[in-house]
Amino acid sequence: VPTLEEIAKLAGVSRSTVSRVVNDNPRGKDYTRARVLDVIQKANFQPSTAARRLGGGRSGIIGLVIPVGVPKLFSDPCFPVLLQSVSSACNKQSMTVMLWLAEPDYEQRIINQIINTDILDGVIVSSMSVTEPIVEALSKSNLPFVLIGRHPTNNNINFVDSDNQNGAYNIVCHLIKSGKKKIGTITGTSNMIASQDRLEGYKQALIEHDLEIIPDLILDGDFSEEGGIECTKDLILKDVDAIFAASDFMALGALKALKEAGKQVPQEIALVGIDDAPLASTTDPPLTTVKQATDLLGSKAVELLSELINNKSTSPKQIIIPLELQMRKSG
Amino acid sequence: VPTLEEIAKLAGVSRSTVSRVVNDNPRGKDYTRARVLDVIQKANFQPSTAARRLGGGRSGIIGLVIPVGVPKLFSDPCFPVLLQSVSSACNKQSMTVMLWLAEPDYEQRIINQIINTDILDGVIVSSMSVTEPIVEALSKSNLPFVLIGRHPTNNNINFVDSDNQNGAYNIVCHLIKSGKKKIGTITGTSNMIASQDRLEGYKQALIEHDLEIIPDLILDGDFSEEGGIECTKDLILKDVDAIFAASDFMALGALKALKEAGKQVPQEIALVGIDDAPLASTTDPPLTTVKQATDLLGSKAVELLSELINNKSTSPKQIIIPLELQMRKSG
DNA sequence: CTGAAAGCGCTTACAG
DNA sequence: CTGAAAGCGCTTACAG
Repeated sequence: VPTLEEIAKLAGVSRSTVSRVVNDNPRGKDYTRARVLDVIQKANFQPSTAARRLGGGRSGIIGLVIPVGVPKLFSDPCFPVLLQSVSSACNKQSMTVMLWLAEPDYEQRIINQIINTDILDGVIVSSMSVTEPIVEALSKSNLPFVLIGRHPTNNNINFVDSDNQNGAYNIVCHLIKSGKKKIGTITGTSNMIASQDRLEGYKQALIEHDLEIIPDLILDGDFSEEGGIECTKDLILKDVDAIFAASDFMALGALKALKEAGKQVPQEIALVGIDDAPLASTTDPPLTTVKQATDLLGSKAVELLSELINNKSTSPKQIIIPLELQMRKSG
Repeated sequence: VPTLEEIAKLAGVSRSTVSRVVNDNPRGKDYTRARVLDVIQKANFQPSTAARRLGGGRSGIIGLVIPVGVPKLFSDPCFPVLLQSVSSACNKQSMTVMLWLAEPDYEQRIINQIINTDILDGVIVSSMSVTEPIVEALSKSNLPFVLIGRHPTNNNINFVDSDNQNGAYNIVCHLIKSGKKKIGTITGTSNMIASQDRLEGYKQALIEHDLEIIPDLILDGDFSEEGGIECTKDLILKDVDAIFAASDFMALGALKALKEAGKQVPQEIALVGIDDAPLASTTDPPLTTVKQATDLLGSKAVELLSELINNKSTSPKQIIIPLELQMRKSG
């Protein structure tokens, strides 16, 4: 592997000049530049990222941290979309993504490594629960980072998030407008902010339409299909006429339970979800839901992080992406 | 973020001493060591990985490269198990895994980055197709690496692999012993070595039992469920009495097609798979298959890589993990 | 426009 | 057992 110094010798210029060429620094005669580029190509020179970072430059690598175990990573349908969009967006800017796998037990060590590795230009953290140690650590460091999912308390943090509350609000309003009066909800994992926001939207819709909020109709489904099934069994007993599941995955479970109980959807009990996961269009009946633009979440996060890295942005930026109603047959 | 130099000053020793303490170098008085450790802890010192690597030391980070698009990564049931086992094995040795996401278009740039980043102690590459550019690049570098999945031509490469050929051979023998005479096979993606090995095992079993190899009964299912369905429809028309699907996922498709055609499994047409994926035990009838120890594949790979990094191993090591027959009801 | 030089934060022989 | 010093491969002011 040739070094920059060797390239300099081969091209008959100084290291500084080679460095400038490599980094597209505008200073430099075109003639010299062309010659150096030629040598670089012939020698198949690749600058050492480690040395580059130590010297004060960019690595072109950003870290993606999804503080969630492997099983969950693979079972949640959002992550593939997110990974793909982050990855594509990075590639367009000639940046590379590294995904950090974190087992809960070792989290602190991994956090230290992410921050101190000194190799990352920036970090994107996804899948926030309310208290996420890595966020605190990142805040104290001076590594640029953006969150996917808003932070509940710290307003100085850059993030992109879906407008979960408004999405939930809109779809519950839709249920109310179609004549439903006793609407239950199956909530997501309770320590996740998205869950809390979606529940908030549900409550807001009820309140604005003078419907009572009945705690017994608010059940925790933990974002799992099984949770959807169990909560729905319970809600059927409580005689609801509609169910808002805080994810399509839970709605899928709900649908199974409704079918097993012989309930007509949406006539007897309407069912709506949130996310617009691929499965939503293939259920029977197809699921009315609210579309979350997960791909936008990823690409916006990269865009924002890139601005931070290049110092284009100073004051914290917070990007909220609206959700869109997807009318189908289930509610 | 304090540097090693600052720690040295605080502890009243030289940088060398701090470095030795940090790296568990046995040289050093216990008293001095304890004092330095104390300072390190109080200052929350974390050595810079980039500097560490540049200086000639270890980063404690290994790269995991799965040269496959995100959609496939998430659809193939093997990968979660693999990721989990690699991740756990690394954590046990205080190493961290970085997963490199590679979109096909940008592969060369990413390959360069993996190798030249100079931050990785070693690399594990999984999911090999016959020609994998990263393997060639890695061979030319002096970065330690191990393959998960054997390499078809280069014998100087360290790898761990399942004994795919033997596994396929055994399960096809089982089919033959139970009286089946016209056995079709649905093969995996043709440019993958595992596919080729499994096909080879199928052929070997037929040959050794004086059964004819009929090219018409060898169909490419591309490791997809859909492929399993289509190939099975075809094989039914060709009147086979047994099917060996080269993955459980394809076997699942095959089972669907068999059911739709009203075939009794295994009486009319027996069906066997390979992998022993979770789904294998829940189909109706449960799938007879051959168990692939994916978790072992991951942990052995880490173990081997760790040896390479620590120079314990010189001559190339190739670890073959046997597959075990899982008798169930489908064949 | 280009080069000499200092510096990034470590590790590791080499002396003592 | 410990320290002074060189070196890893870059970047970036600073001169010219």
